[in-house]
Amino acid sequence: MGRSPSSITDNRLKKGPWTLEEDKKLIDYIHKHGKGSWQLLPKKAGLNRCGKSCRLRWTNYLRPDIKRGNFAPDEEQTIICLHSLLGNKWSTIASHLPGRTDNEIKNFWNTNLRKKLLRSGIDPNTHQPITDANLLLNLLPASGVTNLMDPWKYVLKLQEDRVTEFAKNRVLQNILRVLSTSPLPIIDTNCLGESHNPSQYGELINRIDPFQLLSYPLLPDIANIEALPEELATIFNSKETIPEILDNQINGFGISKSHAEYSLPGLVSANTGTSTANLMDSINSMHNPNQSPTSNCLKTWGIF
DNA sequence: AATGGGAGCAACCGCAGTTGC
DNA sequence: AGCAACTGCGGTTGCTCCCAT
Repeated sequence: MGRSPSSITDNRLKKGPWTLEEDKKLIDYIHKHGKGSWQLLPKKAGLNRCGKSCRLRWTNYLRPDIKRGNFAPDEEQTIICLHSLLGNKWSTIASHLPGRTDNEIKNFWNTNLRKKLLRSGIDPNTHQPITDANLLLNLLPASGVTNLMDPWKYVLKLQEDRVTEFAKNRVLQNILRVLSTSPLPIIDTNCLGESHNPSQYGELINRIDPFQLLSYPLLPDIANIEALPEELATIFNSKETIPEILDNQINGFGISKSHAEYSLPGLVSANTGTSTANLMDSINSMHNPNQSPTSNCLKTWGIF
């Protein structure tokens, strides 16, 4: 085990970017003789490279079955799903994406998908909502929010790609989650300033910390909630705690369960052992407006 | 036009696992 | 069983290009 003496770097061997001539030598050799031993290949092919460098160049770039170009939306979705299940197992993830290499997927994740998830308030490592308030504040500029006086712009910000569409649903569902399970969190006015602009929801906006909303998991099985804004105003003007209110009024929302009965799954649980197919089905259903209980509500509210 | 910073990506490094003697 | 050789993988680096100032 461990590194072999022969793999210790030889300074006489070339490093760095490959030239066209080197590529041609490697391709020609493999076409004629197959891959065989990577250790012996460079010498036989007339390349002043180590075997490892040749293998990497072939598998990541020169292989004829490599798919080039941008990742398709369904490929993005597959990567996110598989990453939530497998973590940084890039080679395993790559095995589910024909023509894509582990290196390419890893780069795409680090430069693109990871940032998308962060902008959406989702921790790319755990695939759960970010709960660290400092981290969320740091993400504001990346989310296009320049006015810290109105943090709702961050939470409710629209972005058109699938990842953020996913997060938007979460935000509204989390509002309902807050209503159903906990006393209202209060905005820290020292952090956010005193003059943030109340929206059409008046006191409601002033009394919920939108960052905290992101920390709750999804609330499933909500139906017929179009009338919720008015109901919310009533609730927030009352002196009852939210659990008490819900015990008394939740049927008025058309929600059939008591708040105590909600057992909420995470957005995408990391490393749960769930099959990829099930996970994909689950996420697809969330992307489908016909199956999303929040879609009509979002429009009715005029938020999204 | 110059330049500084960030994004994207190819390639390298080093560790761990596997194979074969 | 033990060791060296070989392979695979994930993290990291550094180069190039592009864009904003």
